[in-house]
Amino acid sequence: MTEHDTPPTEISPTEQAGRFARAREKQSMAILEDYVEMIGDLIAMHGEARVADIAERMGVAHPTATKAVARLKREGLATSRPYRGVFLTDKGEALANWVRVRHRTVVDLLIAVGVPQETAEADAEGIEHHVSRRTLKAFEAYLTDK
Amino acid sequence: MTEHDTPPTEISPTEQAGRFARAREKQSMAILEDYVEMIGDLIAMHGEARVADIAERMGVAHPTATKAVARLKREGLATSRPYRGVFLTDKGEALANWVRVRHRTVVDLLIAVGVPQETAEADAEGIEHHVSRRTLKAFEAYLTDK
DNA sequence: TTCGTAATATAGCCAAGGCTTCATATTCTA
DNA sequence: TAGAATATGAAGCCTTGGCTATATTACGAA
Ligand SMILES: [Mn+2]
Ligand SMILES: [Mn+2]
Ligand SMILES: [Mn+2]
Ligand SMILES: [Mn+2]
Repeated sequence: MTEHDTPPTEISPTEQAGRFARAREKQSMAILEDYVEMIGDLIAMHGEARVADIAERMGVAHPTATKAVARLKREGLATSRPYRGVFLTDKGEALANWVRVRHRTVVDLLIAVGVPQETAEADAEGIEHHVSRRTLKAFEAYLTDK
Repeated sequence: MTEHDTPPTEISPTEQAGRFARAREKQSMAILEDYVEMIGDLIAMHGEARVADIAERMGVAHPTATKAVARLKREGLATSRPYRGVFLTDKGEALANWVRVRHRTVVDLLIAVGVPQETAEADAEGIEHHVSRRTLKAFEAYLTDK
């Protein structure tokens, strides 16, 4: 009776704090991931990734995209020559590929459990960044022998 | 042959921009949702939600929690009397309940497709905020007649 | 009832990620 | 090849969500 109608499963403050901290952590990577994936896509599609196109497709003003690219450079994920477009470093390309695979797997999983395609595509854009390697493995396994 | 190895499905810049915009939108609600859920949980567990406990469980310094509570009040989701703890408005309570249900459904779905429980709990903390009503419905349906 | 401790509040700093506005460079076309 | 249109860059503003450090309030024990 010291037990009220307690919520979910009991969890220690420290553990719960850790979960929130990890979620914040993942979130801080989300923009990097989206930009890197986008840049890779644009290069694959048009042979180059121009800031204006990046901005348009990300739905932001171009100075915002410029800032993001600056951060990518700072983190060693991209390079850019003025008026010459943006390029991915090896590290950036590796990340882009990983992110692209994860994105697709998340969409596929959602569709597999009955989410309408368009909704799956939309929700995946946010969900993907919080899917850990372990969870991704589980998704892949499920899709394989479903 | 105008077709390179194009990424995912072709999508117009405007549509894609819309998806990113919606993801940003959802993200801006995430903190509100987590706090409201947490406050509801604390009240259920201890009869009150003190800023110190909120901060501890969210894994942030207490001024950060205070600021978040201020935003909740601004948005009509919570009230608080100085040195007296935090309370949810009807609107806040409704949101908390909705968020709690969604949280649980997301965890259950992850487990159902084979994600280890602990991983599911951790990833869900970030994923939940990007699960739309449509997707949630699909999750519920899947869990019901799986 | 006082007083030390713990909880809360307040002030002010920082980085990230949006924005607008304006300057400058490049490119394309006439 | 000049000039217009377009793309990029630079400056500076705003909000959010972190933080630390410092004041103030409330409370329980002596
Ligand atoms: Mn994304
Ligand atoms: Mn993506
Ligand atoms: Mn959450
Ligand atoms: Mn939650």
